[in-house]
Amino acid sequence: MSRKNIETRNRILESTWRLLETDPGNDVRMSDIAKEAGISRQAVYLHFPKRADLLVATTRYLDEVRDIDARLAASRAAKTGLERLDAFIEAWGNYIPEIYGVAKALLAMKDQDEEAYNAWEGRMQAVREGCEAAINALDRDGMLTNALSKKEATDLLWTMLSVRNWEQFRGECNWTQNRYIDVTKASARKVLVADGA
Amino acid sequence: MSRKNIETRNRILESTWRLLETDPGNDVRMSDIAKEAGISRQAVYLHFPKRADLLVATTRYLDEVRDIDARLAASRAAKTGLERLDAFIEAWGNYIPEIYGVAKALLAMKDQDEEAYNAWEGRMQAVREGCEAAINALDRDGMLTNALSKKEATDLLWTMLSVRNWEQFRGECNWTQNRYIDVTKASARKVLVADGA
DNA sequence: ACAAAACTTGACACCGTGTAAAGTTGACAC
DNA sequence: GTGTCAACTTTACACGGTGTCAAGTTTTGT
Repeated sequence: MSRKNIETRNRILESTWRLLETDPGNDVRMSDIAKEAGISRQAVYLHFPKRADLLVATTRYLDEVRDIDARLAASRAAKTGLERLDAFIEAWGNYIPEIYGVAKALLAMKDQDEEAYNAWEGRMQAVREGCEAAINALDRDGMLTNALSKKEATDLLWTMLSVRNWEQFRGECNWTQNRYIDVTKASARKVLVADGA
Repeated sequence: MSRKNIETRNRILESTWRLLETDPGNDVRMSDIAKEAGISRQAVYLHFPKRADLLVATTRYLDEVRDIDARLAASRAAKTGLERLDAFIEAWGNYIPEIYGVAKALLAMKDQDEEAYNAWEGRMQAVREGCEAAINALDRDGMLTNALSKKEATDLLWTMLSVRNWEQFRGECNWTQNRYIDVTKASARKVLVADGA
């Protein structure tokens, strides 16, 4: 029966997720997770040698369950560059709240742990590629502003769509999720699309 | 003399600053700071009971030395709303790199320490007020877009000018400081200023 | 020369991560 | 039913960093 009982492993991942969702941040200890999963702290270490491993695995687990790949890929189906830009912002922007708890924990670790750093960087790189694709589509339509290089435009969109910005709008500024999406879409257009288009 | 020798206190603050500047982040320990200042670790605790206190004090010290108040105030002298927007972005945007090391350390603590949280929040509130003033100036000139409420416009500018965004542009994206300022100015105008203006 | 303030020294409690080792439990093998 | 193997438990401990404590030493003001 597949070593290291996969059921237990999943229970750990689910527990981690649940705890991080209700208390995003860094206050979730290994022992809390063990308790939540109904096993001993050491059993957690049996499956995930380091805290960073667990966070990384939880992220991947979440991505799988929520099928982020499919959702981002869907945005590529849009015909025009503008549609594609909107679709991408909507897909990613609506995904952020679903992963925020885990993302925040990973984000907090990335300065201390090499593996966490790489995992986060990898995720962000994937988002960047989505941004790049949207920018390319805009450019193909002749809609990209000439005030920015394609790389700069990608960087800009990528930064606009950062988890931190979402956090600030939703948290500090008390925006609704819908407003966040709408304003981000509008801002992206204003910043990235050529004037006379 | 003045209790708790002010010279020592300043040496601690300077050392903290120096260390955080060369190694922004959370890897600067109380013992490192003591060593850098040439005193015992306990002497540091004599002046600053908690690590958070020290970081907060360092921030204030830096603000004082660099005279951020004067620099932000200067941006209020601008006549038109547009000039004011530019001046504010320039003042704050060029201040960020000077405080980045300390800011990052404070930012990392704010989720764990109440005092650090308040200190950071206070600073950010000051920046927000600057944003608000710029938005008000724009509005007075009839230049503010009608797609956003004044609060939303303030939130948006505030978020654009976040330390995290600066970090991303300068760090991950390898933009120059000048490019960061220029693009931010241009983006702010596109997003905040009414179309036909 | 005395006293108080500033600083040093060394020890220790606390917390969370991670490691180590011996013991328990249950499934399956034959 | 006995043996075995993997998963899990229990207990204990090392480590690193923060923060505390108390006793001792140096510096400074008067």
